[in-house]
Amino acid sequence: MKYWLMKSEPDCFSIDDLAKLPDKTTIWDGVRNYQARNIMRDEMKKGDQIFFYHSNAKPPHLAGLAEIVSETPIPDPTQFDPKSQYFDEKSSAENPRWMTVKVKFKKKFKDILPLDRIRSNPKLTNMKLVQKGARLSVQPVEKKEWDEIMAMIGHTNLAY
DNA sequence: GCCAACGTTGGC
DNA sequence: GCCAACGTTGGC
Repeated sequence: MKYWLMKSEPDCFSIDDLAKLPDKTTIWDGVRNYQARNIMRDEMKKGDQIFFYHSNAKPPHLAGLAEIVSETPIPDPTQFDPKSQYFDEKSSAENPRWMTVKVKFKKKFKDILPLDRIRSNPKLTNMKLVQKGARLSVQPVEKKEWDEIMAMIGHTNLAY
C-alpha cells in the first residue's frame, strides 16, 4: 500500500463536499498536469491511502483522509465535455489524454492540521508539500511521513 | 492582490 | 531542441 497527498481548493471541492456525496466517492477530475496524471494513471492503486489537503484555504491545511477505490485508471470525463472548463479538444474517447482515479472519503479531522505545523516539524522537512515551489496537486508521501502526521493528528481527533 | 516558482506553448 | 513569453499554482 502506498500513501499520497491530494490537493483541492475547498471553495471548489472540499472534504465536506466529498463526505456529503451519497456514496462518498468521486472521480478526481480536472487535473491538467502531466506529472500528476502519470501518478494517478500509473502509480495509484486501489486501497492506497490519501491525505486530503485544502489549498488556498486560510490557513492551508490537511483536512482528513481518503482512499483510492478504482481498480483501473479512469478517463477524466470533463475532457470530453465542451461546456467544461477542463475540456480538451485534443483528447478523444479512443485516445484519452487525461486519466484519473476514483476517491472515497474516509475520515475528517476534528482539528485541521495547518501547513505551518507541518512545516515546523523537523521530521517532515523532506515532505514534498513543504518544499519550495512544490505545486504538484498529487504527490507521494513516505510511510514515515504519513505515520508522523498521523501521530500529530492523534487518535482522538478523527471525526466520523 | 502580489509574485515566485513552475509548467506549457510555439516560433525559430 | 532551445528558450522567451505566457499561464497557473498557491502561499503569503
